[in-house]
Amino acid sequence: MAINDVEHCDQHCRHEDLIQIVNAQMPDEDELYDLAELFKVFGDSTRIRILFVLFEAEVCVCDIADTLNMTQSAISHQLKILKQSKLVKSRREGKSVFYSLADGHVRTIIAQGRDHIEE
Amino acid sequence: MAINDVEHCDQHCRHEDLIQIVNAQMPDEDELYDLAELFKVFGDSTRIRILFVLFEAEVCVCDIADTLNMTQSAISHQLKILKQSKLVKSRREGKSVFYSLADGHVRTIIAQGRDHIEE
DNA sequence: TTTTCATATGAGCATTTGTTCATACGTTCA
DNA sequence: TGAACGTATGAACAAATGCTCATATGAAAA
Repeated sequence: MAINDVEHCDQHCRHEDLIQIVNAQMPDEDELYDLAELFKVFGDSTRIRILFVLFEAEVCVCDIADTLNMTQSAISHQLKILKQSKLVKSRREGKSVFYSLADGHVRTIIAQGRDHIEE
Repeated sequence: MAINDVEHCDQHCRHEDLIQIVNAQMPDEDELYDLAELFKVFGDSTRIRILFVLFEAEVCVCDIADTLNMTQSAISHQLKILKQSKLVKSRREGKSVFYSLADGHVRTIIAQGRDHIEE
């Protein structure tokens, strides 16, 4: 059987059109993967809490840990993920490392999310 | 030891201020949980692909499955999650069930995500 | 009523994920 | 140099997640 063989939904559907239209608009696999990875980062309440801390100030790791009442290790692991996604950036100052938001998309995305759940 | 005892970061930090400021702005636990749950839904490329299909039209389940070349069961499971998050809505027409986007937040959030990764 | 088609759903399994624990790395100060 | 502090990281384990398979539900046609 060919890949796109259609076995179901004989009546109501417009496969040929739809598949072509969708494929024309669908981002490529890499972008879809990156998109999912990005939202996965927002999909954990510890990381969201970290972002809310960084909404207020540039903060060092142990202060984030103290503020959220979590271990330094747990916070550090999550900061690494946030940094890999370019949602936060860091700056070393002596023994401490200060983290801050990387750009405005973070606030916008969180704000849109809050908008959605307030309904 | 009390919950908020501070053991680290003696020099650079402004715990008292920070903790109070952050707590004033931090959403309550329920909202943080809901926020994370919402973004978790966006954090899977199958569900994102489904949303891109629904960007184009109101579509029945088997058409989504055909378009994305996945099983009806897999799509149905994911549609349930999308519906629970109120990102999509459904309408039965005879034997078929047609799904569509629930509101504009979906497009906005996806658009912001794409903005972010294009850098 | 009995098939047939479209969709929904529970169980099972493999994979992913977040935290903890131990420890390594990097910097400052004595 | 060595000790102390702040941070990073790998391994391990429990919990969550996405797909498959089998089957149930709902609606239309025979």
